[in-house]
Amino acid sequence: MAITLSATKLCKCLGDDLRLSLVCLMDVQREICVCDLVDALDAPQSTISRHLAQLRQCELVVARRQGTWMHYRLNPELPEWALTVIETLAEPARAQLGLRTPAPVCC
Amino acid sequence: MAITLSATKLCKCLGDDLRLSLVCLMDVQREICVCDLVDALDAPQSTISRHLAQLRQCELVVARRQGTWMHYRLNPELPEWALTVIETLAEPARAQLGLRTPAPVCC
DNA sequence: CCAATATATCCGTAATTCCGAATATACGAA
DNA sequence: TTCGTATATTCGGAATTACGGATATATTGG
Repeated sequence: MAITLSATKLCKCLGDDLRLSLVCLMDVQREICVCDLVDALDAPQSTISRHLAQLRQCELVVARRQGTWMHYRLNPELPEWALTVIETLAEPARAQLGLRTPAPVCC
Repeated sequence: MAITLSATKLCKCLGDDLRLSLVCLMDVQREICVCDLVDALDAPQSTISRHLAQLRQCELVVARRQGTWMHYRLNPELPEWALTVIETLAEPARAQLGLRTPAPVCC
C-alpha cells in the first residue's frame, strides 16, 4: 500500500519543536527507542509518546517492538521528496534545537 | 541583516494548505500580486491577506508596492536550506492542492 | 499469577490557530 | 477633496492542538 502523505501534512508534523527533534534524532540514528528519546529531549514521557503516535499516524515513522521496548525509525517507504525535506531540515534544525546526538542508553 | 528563520517556523508556515499554495504560486511566478492570488485560490480576500501577513512576518516573503497593488515574492535572502525545502515541496504540493499556474490577470 | 519496567492512551484544561465579515488604510484619478 | 479600487487589520467566536498527570496495556522475569 502506497503512502498517502501530503506536503501540508508533512509540514504540520515537522512544524513543532518536539516532533522535529524526534524526526531529526531518527534521521541520525537509524533506529532509536523511546527511552532514549525521552532521555534526549527533556519532556515527560506521555508527551513524547503522544507525538510519536502522531508521527506514526501520519506514516512518517514506523515502530518495531522488541520486548518491552519500542524502536522507532523513519518510515522506509517515505516518498523521495519527503526524505529530501527531512534531510534538508536536519542540519539547521539540529543547530536551532540544540540537539546533541545521544549515545544509546538502553537496549 | 541576516534572516532569522528556524526550521520549525518554516514548517509551521508551510503546514497550511492556503499558505503552502501561496508560497508555491510565488515559486513559479517570480512575483505575483494579491488580486491574482485571491483569484487563483478560492478564498476571501481578508483570509489571503492575513496569511500573507503571516508569511511576511516570518520573512518568508517580501512585498513591493506598485501603486495600489502589492506584489509578493519569496524573500530573496532566504537561506539555502529553506529554498531547497520549498522547491522540493513545490511539485507534490501543486499536485495535491490542485494548483493551476494562473495567467496574471492584473498589472 | 505477581511485580517491575516500558510505553500508550485518556481526559480535562490551557493555549494556539483559524475564519471571515466589518472596518480601516493607502493610493490614483478626476 | 472625493471617489473607487486594492489591500490590510480588527475582532469575537469556532476549531484545532498541546499539555501532562493519571491510568491502562504489554511484556519479561520470578
